[in-house]
Amino acid sequence: MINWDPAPERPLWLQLMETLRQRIVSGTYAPRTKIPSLKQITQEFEVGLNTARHAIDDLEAQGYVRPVPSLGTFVAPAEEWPRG
Amino acid sequence: MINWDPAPERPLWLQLMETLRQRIVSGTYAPRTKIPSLKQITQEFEVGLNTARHAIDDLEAQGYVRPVPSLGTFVAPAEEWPRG
DNA sequence: GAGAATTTGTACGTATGTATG
DNA sequence: ACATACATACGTACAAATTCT
Repeated sequence: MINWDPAPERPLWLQLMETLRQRIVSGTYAPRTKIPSLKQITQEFEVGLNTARHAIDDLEAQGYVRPVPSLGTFVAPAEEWPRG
Repeated sequence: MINWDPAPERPLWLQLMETLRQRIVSGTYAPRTKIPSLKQITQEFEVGLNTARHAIDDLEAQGYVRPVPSLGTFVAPAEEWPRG
């Protein structure tokens, strides 16, 4: 059955991932620096913890960030980013 | 789920992922067939839904399975598996 | 050294949406 | 009409390691 619905909204976690990724590639979050904590992300973007975590997990899988337990999540060197 | 590991308790989701992966590579779950649903997995292994999902997400990232909404999760063709 | 706060990781709970059979 | 099944989304709690007071 064809889905006749108009374009559904992209998932929250995907929108959040793209926003954070944009801040990385634009330099707002510089390589080797710490990005906001999961808690801060939930507060700034008003999303749940799992949603924020989903976005970060995806960014990690893409090679943009590297979470370090107890310390924070850091922007990976640009050499580790995709197609770079 | 029973923790089969001694001292350095590995995460439940990781143990579950390895168990399911073993069933795939051993042929218990054959390529292009459907593996048990998330709900069935939670019941057989006595884990939470998120834990089962984490294991499946990892298997998907590795290329062993492909979840299809509304239908189920299917074993990928062996050609798509790692190092093969 | 003790204790509190922070931060990621793990784990479970619950509800809703959407598509399929 | 109903059950199944994956996806999304919020909530809660505890563990381990680090940092700060």
